[in-house]
Amino acid sequence: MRVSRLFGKTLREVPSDADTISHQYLIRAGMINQLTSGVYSLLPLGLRVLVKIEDIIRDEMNKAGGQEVLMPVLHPREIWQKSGREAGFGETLFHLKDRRGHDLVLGPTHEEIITDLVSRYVQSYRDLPQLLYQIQVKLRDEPRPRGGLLRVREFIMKDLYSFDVDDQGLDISYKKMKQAYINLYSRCGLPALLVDADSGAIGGKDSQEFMLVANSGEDEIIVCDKCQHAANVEKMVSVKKIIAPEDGLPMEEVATPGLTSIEQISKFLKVAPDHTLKAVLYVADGNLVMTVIRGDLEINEIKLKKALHCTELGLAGENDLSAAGIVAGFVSPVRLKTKLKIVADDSVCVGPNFVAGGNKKDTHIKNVRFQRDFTVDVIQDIAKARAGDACPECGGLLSSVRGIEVGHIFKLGTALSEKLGARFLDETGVSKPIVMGCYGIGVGRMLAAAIEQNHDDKGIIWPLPIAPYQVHICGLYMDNPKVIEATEKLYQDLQDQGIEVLFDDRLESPGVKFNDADLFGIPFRLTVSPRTLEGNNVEYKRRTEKKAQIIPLAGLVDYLKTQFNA
RNA sequence: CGGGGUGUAGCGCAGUUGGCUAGCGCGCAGCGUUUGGGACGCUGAGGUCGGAAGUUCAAAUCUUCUCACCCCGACCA
Repeated sequence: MRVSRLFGKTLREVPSDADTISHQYLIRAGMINQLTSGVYSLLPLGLRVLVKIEDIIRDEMNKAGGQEVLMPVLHPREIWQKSGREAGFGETLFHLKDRRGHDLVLGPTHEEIITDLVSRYVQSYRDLPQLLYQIQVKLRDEPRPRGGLLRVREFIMKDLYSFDVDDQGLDISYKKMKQAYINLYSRCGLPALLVDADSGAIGGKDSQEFMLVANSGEDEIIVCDKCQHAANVEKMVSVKKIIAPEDGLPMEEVATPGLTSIEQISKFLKVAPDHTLKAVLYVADGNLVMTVIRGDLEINEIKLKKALHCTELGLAGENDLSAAGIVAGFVSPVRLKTKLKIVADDSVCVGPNFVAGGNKKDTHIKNVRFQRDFTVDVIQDIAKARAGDACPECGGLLSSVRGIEVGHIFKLGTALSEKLGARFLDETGVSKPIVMGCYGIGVGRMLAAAIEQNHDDKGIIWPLPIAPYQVHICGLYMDNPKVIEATEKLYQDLQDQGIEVLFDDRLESPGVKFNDADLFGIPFRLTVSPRTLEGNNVEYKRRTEKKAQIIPLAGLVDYLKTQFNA
C-alpha cells in the first residue's frame, strides 16, 4: 500500500475527546473513526490489524476442533424470554419492533441462538461433543462506553460454545479452549494473564479471564508472587489477618460526637481499625440490607451480591437510611431497632472485643462480641482481597496489577440447555440436557489493548504478528529519480516475496515521514534516500529500537526474513 | 441513572461586560523556495457558532427548553 493512496489521515494533535492512549493513537493514525458513542468505523489500517487477530483466533479455534458458523444479529425476543436472561441483561439489550409489530432484540451474545440451533441437530450422544464458533458483531447498550475501542456498544467478538454429554466432557472442552486461548494470545505477541473470575450475569460454574496487563486496565488483578495464583479482585478469596481472641468484657457506651469514620473512631478511642466493626447498608433488589465487616477491611460488592442472590445492588442513600430509622454514621448490628437482613464477613466472628456503632447519634459501643451482642443472617467471605494479603493457595504475598479483560471462558453447565430444551439421548436411551461451555474474545478490545501495552510517546509499536504491515518503506526526497527508482523496485521486490509493505511515497519532509512512521508503529522501517543509495544501502530500523543501521540493498530480503523469525 | 465537563471550519483552540465583514494554529488547494525528526513565503477554498424558541435596534455572547459527546461511579469481551 502506498501512503499517498491510503484512506485515512494522520493527525498531529490529540483529539480532545480521547484521553486513553490507544484511543488517541488509533484516531491519530487514522485507524478508526467514531460515528456515535461507543460505535466506530475501522479504517483500512485498523481493519488489517483486526483481520490479523481474527485469522490467528480462527486458526486456533479450528485446530482445537471448532467449526465456524455465522448466526444472526436479529433475534426474536421470545427466545430471550424463554431462556430467562432478558431481565438479567436489562437495559443493555437493544430492542426493536419489525413492521408487523414483532419484538426483536439485537444479539448481545449468542448462547440462546446456538443452543436453539444445536437442539435442532443434536439428538444423540453420538452427535456430541461439538465446538461451534463464530466471529461476529455483538450489540450491547452499555451504560457507559469508554476509552475508544476498549468498551463499545457494537463490537466484534469471537464466541465459541461447547456441547458435551457430561461434566467430564465439558472439562475436556474447557481445557482445549483454555490451551487454544493461551496459544492465540501468545501468537499475537500479547501474552495474557489467566485469572480466576466471577462468572457474572452469564452465570455458570468455573470461569476464568484472560487479561492483558496495562496500567489503563479497568480490572484489578490480585497475583501471588510465589505460586502465580491470580484472580480478579472480584473473585479472589480474602485471607484475613488473624486477631488474637480476648476475654469478654461488658459492653460500654462511649460518646463519640461527630465521629463517623473508622479512622476517626480508631484514633479517638485509641484502638486499631481491626478492633472495630464497620456496618454498611445496601439496597439489594429494593430491600435494605446491612453488611458487617471488620474495620480494616472493605466490602467486595460482587461477593455480597452472590451472598444475597440479588441482581441489583447499590449503596443505600441517606433517604433509605432515615426511612428505616437508622442513624447514618453510627450504624451497627448491635441494639438495632429496625428489622433488617444482616450479612457479615467471616472476619467478625472471631477475635477481640470490637468497637461498633451505637445506633444513636454520637455514640459508639465498646466490647462488642459476635453472638453475645448481635447475630447475623448470613456469614461468609464478603471482603475485598488486597495487595499485601496472604495468598489463599500457598500463603505467599499477593500483589495487585491492572489488566484489560480480553477473553473470558465459562463452564455453563445445563441451565440454558434445560430451559431451551437442548437434550440428547444417552447410550441407555435416557434423555439428558446437553452440558455447555462458552468462550469469548473481544477482538476490537484486543486491538486496543495491544496498543495500551505496546506504545511509546511517538506512537504505536505493533507486535509483528498483528501489525497492519510488516515493513514500512520511507522514501526521502521522492522527487529524486534515483530514489523513485530504488524505492519502487524495493516495494515490488518485497511484495513479490510475500512481505506486506506500506510504502511512504509522498513528497513530504523527512520529519513528517518519520513521525508518521512512528505513529503507525510498523515493526520494520526501511529508509531510502540519495545518501543511502550512494553506497547501495538502505537504513534499517526496528520500531522497538532507537538506533538505525545501514545495510546493503543486496540481500535485504533475506536479511528481513531472518529478522521476522528472530 | 447520579455527579462533573464540553459543543465555534476536517483537527486543536480563541472570541462569551450583547456591537463592525466570526478569528488563530494545524491540515487542505495553487505557485515558488526548501527538506535526514512535524520547513518557509505568497495566494486561496472552507462556518446552519450543536438545535429550537425567546429577549433585543442588534445574539456565538443573555434566558428557557432540547440534543450530542467526553470524564468519574454501578456493568462486561
